[in-house]
Amino acid sequence: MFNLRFDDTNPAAEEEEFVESIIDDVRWLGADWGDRLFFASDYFDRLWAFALQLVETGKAYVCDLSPDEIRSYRGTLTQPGRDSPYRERPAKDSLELFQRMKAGEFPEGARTLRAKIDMASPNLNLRDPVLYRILYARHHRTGDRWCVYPMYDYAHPLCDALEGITHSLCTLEYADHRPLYDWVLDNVESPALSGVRGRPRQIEFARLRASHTVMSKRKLRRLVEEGLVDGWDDPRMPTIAGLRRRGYPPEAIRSFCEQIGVARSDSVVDLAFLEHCVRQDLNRWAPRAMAVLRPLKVTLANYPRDQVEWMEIESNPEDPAAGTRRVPFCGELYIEHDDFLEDPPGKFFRLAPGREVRLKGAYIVKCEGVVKDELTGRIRELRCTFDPATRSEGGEGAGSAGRKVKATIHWVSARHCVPAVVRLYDNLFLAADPEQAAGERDFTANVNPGSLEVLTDCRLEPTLANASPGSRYQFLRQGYFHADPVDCREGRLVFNRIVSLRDTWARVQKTGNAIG
RNA sequence: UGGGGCGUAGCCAAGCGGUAAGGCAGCGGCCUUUGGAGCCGCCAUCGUUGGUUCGAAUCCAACCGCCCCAACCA
Repeated sequence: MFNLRFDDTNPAAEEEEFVESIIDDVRWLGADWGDRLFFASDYFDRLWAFALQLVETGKAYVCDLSPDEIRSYRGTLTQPGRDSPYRERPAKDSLELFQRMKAGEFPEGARTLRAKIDMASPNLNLRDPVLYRILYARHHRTGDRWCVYPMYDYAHPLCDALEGITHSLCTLEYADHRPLYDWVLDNVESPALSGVRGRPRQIEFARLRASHTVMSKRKLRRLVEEGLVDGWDDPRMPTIAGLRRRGYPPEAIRSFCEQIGVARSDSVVDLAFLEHCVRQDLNRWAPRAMAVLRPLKVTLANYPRDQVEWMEIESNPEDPAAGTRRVPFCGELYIEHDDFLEDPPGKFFRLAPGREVRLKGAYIVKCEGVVKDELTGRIRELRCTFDPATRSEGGEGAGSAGRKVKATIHWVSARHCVPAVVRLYDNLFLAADPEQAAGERDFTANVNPGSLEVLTDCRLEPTLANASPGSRYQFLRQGYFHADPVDCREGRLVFNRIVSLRDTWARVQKTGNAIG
């Protein structure tokens, strides 16, 4: 059980624009915080009262040093800091000044409330950290009610305690702040803070990082602002909104998180593992369909001119309960352009002049001729024949006519297919570590120029004609695809490739084993 | 040069004194009407060095490497 809380202690920060989408995304991921949605700003009154108490007990003081002065008084990593000249200000004076800070009597930055801890501490966070600062900014929840705002380090432990939090989990960079977290709890006295579950404890873990992408808000913002992506929910973005738009199922993301574990060592998870989790999930339930992304026309010379057969094909071989669908077949088809090679290398099993392949769920066909564009020499069409004795009759071994073909390829009926736009996504960055490989230039130089390829002439089997936005399919032999929730609608189908299928042929080609 | 953290295979990660789980990636094979899925097999002496112990990835010491900290950010 957990609470969802926004630590909106800084009104200047633009958090506001993110609150709604964070709530939406976290809920989509499957998190359930019941009705326990909180904001640090919910506690501003109580935090103020606790601060008053710290001043009264001499544990905090109002300091008149400017930001620059505070910095120079703080010392360095190796040298201790010096006490502020206002450190020994009488509690009574601090109290009055603190009230006047709240009343808006001083300009922004003129004074702060500081904890009186130890200016010589080797932990810089303990060198009299600022607890409150003056900020004349409108807060998205409290409006203009306040002009003094608590710092995160002060507010966080108190909010945790007030909520009865037992484990306050955060990332490693806060480990140095833990002594301050504990100091605040140790020095504020209140019945409201003595929860039955005991006091909260901060526990740090490494943050999640993945290869071939960037995770920091600062860097993601640059991608958005420099137009390198189309927004925070661009399907290439590692944001929840991006993964969601791309089509990653929340279950797959959760499975990924469970499997990589949580530890304290800095780590970078290979993006391939996330993809594995996505495939693993989708393979189980995503309905199969045939989609030709780069069409190559095929005519079957011996197929009755006006005949149409409706082939019954399983919706998901992984799940017989998913049933079957009926797909129209006729003498004019489209197949994938990549599934034909005029001069195939040794390990190419697909169609080639004089060769046979099986059309998934239909017949074995043989390539008898190639029609080329007279001017460009480009292949325009394939002339094939089909063998009527090889019709797939719902099942393995059926219609084989005693033959074995090396490949089965997907197809669509040219007379029945529906057009679609398909967006092929690839890693946003070419390098596993975008930052490091950038060399002289910054990480943006590593953006993969091929991270998005839009195919506008795709043909889908007609069962996909009314695919609803947000639905996911496996396009046979190609990958998993998501009907884009924003751009896809009836009459204008748009699919995002979530992840490709494992492609051993592509791997063979890459390693050069294909020749010979 | 101060403080905090971390170092187990290319990448994650178990292990907590009794002789290195699991996953991803990779490689080899089987199977297959998705070159998908599935199945089988291969793939580490635990940063280094020394010590304690019958026995150490696990305990101790020193060293090496990497990450974080000097916002009135979170």
